[in-house]
Amino acid sequence: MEEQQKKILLVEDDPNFGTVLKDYLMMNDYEVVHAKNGMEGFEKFKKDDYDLCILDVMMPYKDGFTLAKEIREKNSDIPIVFLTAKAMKEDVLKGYKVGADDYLNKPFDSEVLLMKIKAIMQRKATETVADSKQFEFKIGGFDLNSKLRFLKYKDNEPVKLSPKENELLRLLALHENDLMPRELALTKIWRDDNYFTSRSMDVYIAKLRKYLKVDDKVEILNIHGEGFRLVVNPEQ
Amino acid sequence: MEEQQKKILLVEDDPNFGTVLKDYLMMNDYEVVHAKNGMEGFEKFKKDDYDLCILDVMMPYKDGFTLAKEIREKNSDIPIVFLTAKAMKEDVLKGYKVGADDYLNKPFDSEVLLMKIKAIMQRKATETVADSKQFEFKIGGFDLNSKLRFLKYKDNEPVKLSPKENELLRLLALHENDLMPRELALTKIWRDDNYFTSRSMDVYIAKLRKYLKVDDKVEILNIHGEGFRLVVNPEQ
DNA sequence: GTACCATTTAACCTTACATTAACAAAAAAA
DNA sequence: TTTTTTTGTTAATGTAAGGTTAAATGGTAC
Repeated sequence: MEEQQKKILLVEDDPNFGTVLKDYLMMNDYEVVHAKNGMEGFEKFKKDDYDLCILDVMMPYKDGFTLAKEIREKNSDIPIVFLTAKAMKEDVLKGYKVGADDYLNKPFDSEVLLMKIKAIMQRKATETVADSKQFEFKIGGFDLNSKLRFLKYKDNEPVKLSPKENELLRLLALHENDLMPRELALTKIWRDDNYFTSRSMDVYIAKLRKYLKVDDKVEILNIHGEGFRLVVNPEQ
Repeated sequence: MEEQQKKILLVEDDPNFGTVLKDYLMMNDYEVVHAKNGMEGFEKFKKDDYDLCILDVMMPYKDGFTLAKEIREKNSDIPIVFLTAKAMKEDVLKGYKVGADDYLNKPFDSEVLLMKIKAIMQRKATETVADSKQFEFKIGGFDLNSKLRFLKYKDNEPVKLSPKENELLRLLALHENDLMPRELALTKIWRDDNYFTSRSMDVYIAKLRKYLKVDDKVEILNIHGEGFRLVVNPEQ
């Protein structure tokens, strides 16, 4: 079977560069919609379904990060690649926190871009099976069923989880033993990152800790200023 | 697709040599902005994003090293190449302190310069978010995980590190057994080099020494007036 | 309406972090 | 040598982030 053409939303204000990039991607069998600025980009995004967004970071009126945030509010799973002239760490981090799948510093090698796109599509393709459709987790002595929203410890009665509790624990479980950045949870679950959503998340962390207390091998650690880490300690 | 043009900031006070070099680079498909002195160089640097800086060391008013330091305070990652009249040892050391990526002795072969630029660009281009981050280090009996910010000695409980402790130890580890100049840490981590940040760094060195005390093969030595050296002694 | 639930906001407290101060010790300079 | 500079170390300070509980909000079902 012929593979379905993947659809890319390209938001790039530089008309020359944008056109060249669009043509190049189309030559490589992608369907490309080119928006000339953030506003137009968001309109086009809402009107159709895409497999990937490529956003220029520096654009007048609405920069790439802001656009990404809006896109994420609509669809928390779509892969986003940022194009940036800056190699600055802050930017890299900021993008990462919005949930960037990759980063390209302009200027970049077109071959590199293609490979990255391919890799992301690949990853998302397998991730769909593995990650976004993964609803059952073993966390130490716990079983989390995030489709039915319950958490069971061994043979105890299952505990019902609220939607937010559930999503947060699931996100932590997906990152088990690794850093789960604050901003990731805030953008993915709360779809907004501000003081109050952040505090709200802390409240939920406290709730989850209470549930997890029955198994002393399982704990949620904080990495100050970064995020949380769900760790499962091996048997003592 | 045609490769995107790379942007170079060239700071060179000699008008003849500067113009010739600029033309030569432009002939080789680089976009070049030529500043005639350090002051102008810094202004131009702030106004735009560059992929590389080429700085003459000897310039009136503001020399290349001072300029490099200012540039580093704004962007700790941008590659810097120094042009020096001769291979003075002090100069090499000085450049090393501000994190020079390369050195060229005037007069130099223009082919060599091109090759070096290409190599640096190449290195930076393949440095994506993922692989540029080297997070795990073995330091004697220690394991440093600078993503999760902890330091573990053998099977002991991991010790949590603060962001500054973490970055400093990471920088020391990157220079293991070699000099890690004070100035480098100050410009890269503190992004400022003055009496107070310097004292602050000393405080952090003391903290790290305390952590590292459990392994007597590992120590942080001071090189008076120069910086620190993380040494790992072989088994006795 | 009110009873119920999830979620947010508030309040208060604790911990974490970076900086600065202070003084001692070591090294270099005079 | 004496003096000055640099470094070692501990403690004090101020601020920000996180932990936790309770109350307020807001939506939904009854």
